[in-house]
Amino acid sequence: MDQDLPTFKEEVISIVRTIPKGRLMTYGQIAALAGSPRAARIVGGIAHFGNPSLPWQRVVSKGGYLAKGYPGGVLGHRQALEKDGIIAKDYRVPVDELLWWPDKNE
DNA sequence: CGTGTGACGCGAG
DNA sequence: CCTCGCGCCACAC
Repeated sequence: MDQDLPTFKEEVISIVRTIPKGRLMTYGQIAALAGSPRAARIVGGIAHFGNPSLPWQRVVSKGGYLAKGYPGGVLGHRQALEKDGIIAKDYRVPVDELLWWPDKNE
């Protein structure tokens, strides 16, 4: 095989797909799991042009703040989260309670 | 090989 | 609480 080395982008997509419903992950968190804890911005770039079938709505900024580039803005993001059962307080979500990590228990 | 770029992160005032 | 600004790094051209 030419390369079994998945690109950072591929890793991110794979991770986002692993986020269960009702849980949240931050960009920096995903970036770290993908191999670069400082490439949080890269994760955002992928989100905008990544596979729209992925639950990007479960991906939020550090602290649980909604994504500003989401279709419809943070308002659209907030409604998308409610569809997953996540209630966004103002423009923020209880990330302290819904923050999820792979490998760890759900 | 060089440059630009952004759905971010965080320190400082 | 808020605003401002720089760093940061994978990826496209």
